This record gives sequence, structure tokens and C-alpha cells, in this order.
Amino acid sequence: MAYTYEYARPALTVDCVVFGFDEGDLKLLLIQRGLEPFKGKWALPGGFVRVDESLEEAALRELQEEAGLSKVYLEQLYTFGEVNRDPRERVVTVAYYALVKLGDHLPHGASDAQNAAWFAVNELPRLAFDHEEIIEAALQRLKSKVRYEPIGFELLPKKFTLTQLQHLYEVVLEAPLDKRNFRKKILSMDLLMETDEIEQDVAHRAARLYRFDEAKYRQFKKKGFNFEI
Amino acid sequence: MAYTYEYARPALTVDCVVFGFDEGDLKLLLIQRGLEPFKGKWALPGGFVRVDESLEEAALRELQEEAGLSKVYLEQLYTFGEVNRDPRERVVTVAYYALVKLGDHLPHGASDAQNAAWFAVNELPRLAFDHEEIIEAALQRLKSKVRYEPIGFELLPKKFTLTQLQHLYEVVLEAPLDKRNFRKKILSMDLLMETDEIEQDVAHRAARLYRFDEAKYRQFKKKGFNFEI
DNA sequence: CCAAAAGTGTTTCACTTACACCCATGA
DNA sequence: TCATGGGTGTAAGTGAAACACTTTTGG
Repeated sequence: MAYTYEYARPALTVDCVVFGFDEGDLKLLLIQRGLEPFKGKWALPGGFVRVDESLEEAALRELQEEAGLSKVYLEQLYTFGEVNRDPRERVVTVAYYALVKLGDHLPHGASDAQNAAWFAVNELPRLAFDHEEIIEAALQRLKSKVRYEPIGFELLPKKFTLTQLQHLYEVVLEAPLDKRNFRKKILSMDLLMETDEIEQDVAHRAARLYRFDEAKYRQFKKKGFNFEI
Repeated sequence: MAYTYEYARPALTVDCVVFGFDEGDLKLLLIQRGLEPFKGKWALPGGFVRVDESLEEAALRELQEEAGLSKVYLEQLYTFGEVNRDPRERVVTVAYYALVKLGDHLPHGASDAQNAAWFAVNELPRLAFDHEEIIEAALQRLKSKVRYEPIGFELLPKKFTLTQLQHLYEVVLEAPLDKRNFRKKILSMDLLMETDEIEQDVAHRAARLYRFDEAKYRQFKKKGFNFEI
């Protein structure tokens, strides 16, 4: 390399906190490490940033390589740079979080990678590095962001029932919501399109399916409208 | 170094967006570059992260070295990692923003560093690198954060008038506020301590000075109270 | 016909908003 | 005595919260 280092450089990685929602549980995708350090421990998908790719490109590449995921909602979370967070050498990591439609993509929470698995967020194993701290930050971010941006829909199938949506909010916000008030509020925003379909294979009255109207939301946002639950 | 690089590494810097508030203006501290690239252009204070210091330590060190600042409010903003944001080589920068009490510290907006100066945010010169983008992000963050965390006080002297506080909010939020409603709301939170002092050297009725009660705020926060303007 | 979840309105209360005049002080 | 900003209260409107029963469907 045609550059003289005045100082040693920290290494740079990206790590991804991947959220999914399934059967009423908020889930998280983890990878079992095949190499030292922390060999055999579960960790966030991630890896070194290459010199010719942006941070977001690195995160998307790692999601594809390690978890077979593409077309996910992705947002930068925070950069973790404590000096001893990696036992080998100095490593700074830019953390991202991703929201995936579990129901759509993955038949039963399985992934392409053999050493990847979904865990309910309140049944996580012990993790490598400072990944518990990173996850904690991601949960906080999700909890606050879900209230003023319509990102909850990224975790549901394209078509969903109002009860599914409410359950999602209840799990993320860790608080019960009133059914009538919730429906009143979300429907009054005029961002959900009622489809002519209903749930299938349920042992009770089938609920109507709705879709989130992405285009309408973008229009509303331009005019100063603010989503809020 | 006892480590074998598999790939070339991006370099890592920190940059600081330093806000001050003076004479009704929101201001920003910039440094005039003495070296190429962008020699002579104004830029954010910042520099390379050393291998033995955390990101926050690096930011604090740069603030001290380049601007003579210490004891400021500092928070990580975002990490900028586009491939060509630095013309020399690949540089990823972790941006921080800082809030300083201009009135307290610096006699008239001057700084220790000879090549540092304060600019009103709407009268900024052309900047080096992607620093305009970083500042834009910092302004957005400040605007949203000031509404639900009591960080506005970090920009005012320890003792301030309610009108000063209101002006600060109006400038940051870019919107006028109703005087009576503002006072009612801020005083009803019970977070301001009335001092027995008043403004000095004004050509009209002198306003009462208040102090922000940090300790009380921490107590309230523990009990689930949320600051909100 | 029973179990299970879907779906639906109204009242109360709290908070936000809009708004104008007198007061104190120094020049 | 005038100019300048300091300081104060009320009424109307809007949105949030609390709350229970009927309907539909499959087993």
C-alpha cells in the first residue's frame, strides 16, 4: 500500500442485529462461531469492512453471506469502540440493525447458513464479544423508533391482521394496548389498505387482512404528516 | 505489528460538530485546515483514532487539542463510511456532536486555537470533505433530541432567563413558541430552580434567573418521568 | 352449541392551543 | 414619560384513555 502509517490503526467491522417476528415472539438471528476467539459461542452476523465497500454495503454483504438474507430493512445503530472489546486486537465495530419479514421469506425460521438460528429475544444464549450490549442498544432503538416511524410493518408479512400488528407493538413496546383504541388510531391514519382477503385455517372467525400503503405514507410524509402510535 | 493483514484496512477518524448558543444564534465551531487536502478550507475539528483510546476518548482529545475545550456534553452522532469521502484514501469517520456553554467558557466566542472560529449555522462557509452532510445530520439530531431530553441547558449559562431558554428552543426547532404556554409547561415540570438573582445591565425590567436542577431530573427519570417540550 | 377471537362507539378527562394586558426598569 | 421586554390566566378545542358486548366461524 502506498501509504505510510504514522500510527497503528484500529480494525473496522460491521455487526448486524437481525430482528424477526414469529408466532408472537420477537426473534433474533445469531451465528455460531466456527473460529477462535469465542469458538462455538453465538454471535451477531458480521465481519471486516473491505477497503472498497461502504459500511452499508459491508453490512448487506455479511447478511447475504452469513445468513442468506437480502432485501431487508437496514439502518445504522451505533459504533462500538471500547479498546478491549475484542481480545485479539483493537476492533471498532459499526452496528446495524435489520428487520426481516420472517413469515414471507423463511419457511420456519431456518436460514441458508447451517450455523445460523433464530432465538426469542428473551431466551438468548451467552454471546461473544460485547454483543449483548449491542443487542440491548438495538432493542432500545427499535422500541423508540417503532413509535414514530412505520417500521413495524417490515417485521410482518405483506398482508396481516390488525391483531397481528397490535401484538407486534405490544411485544416491542413491552406494554399492553387497548384493542379498540389501537384499531381506531391505526385506521384513522389512512395508511392501511383493506384487502378482500381473510386469514386462513383458524378455528374461529377469520380476521380481515390489510396491507401497509407505502406510497401513501411517502406522500403524507412530504406534506408534514407524522406517523405516531 | 504482530498481525497479518488479509485485506487493506480503512482508516478511522472522529469528527466533532460543536454547537454553541450566543446572542440568539446557534453557532458552530470550525477549524481552518493547515494541510492538504482542502488546505485553507474550514472543517470540523477531528482526527485519527489512536489504537489505545476509545472513540469517545479520541473525540474528547481532539476537542481539547484543536479547540481548547473540555467538560462539554458529547454524544455519538453517526458513522460516515462512503468509499470516496476522503480524496487521499479510504477513511471512515465516527461523528460526534458536542454542546458547549459559550457564555460561561469563552469571553467572546474566541478559542485557544488560532485557526478556530465560531460561525452562525446559517452563515457557514464551504467545508472540507463531507462535513456539510455531517453538520446537517447533527442539526437534525439536535432538533429532535432537544424535544425529549433536557440537553438545551448545555448550551446556556448555568443561570439563565426563561426568555433565553425560549429563544434557544425557537432557534433549534426553527419555530416560534407562545410565551405563556412555554413558561407554563417548563415551570410545571418542576425542573427549574428559581434563583434570587436577576439579569444585569439591561435597559428594561430585569428578568429572573433560573438554574436547571440536574439532580431532580435524574430522580424523576428513574421514576419514569419523560421530559418533553 | 360451545369456544375463540373479530369487530365495534361513547364518555370522560387531560392537555394543548389561542390569546392581551399591566408591570417594572433604565434611558 | 417612554420604550422595552417581563410576567401573568382563562376558555375552547382536541386527542387519549377507559371500558363491554355482539358477531362470526370452526370444531
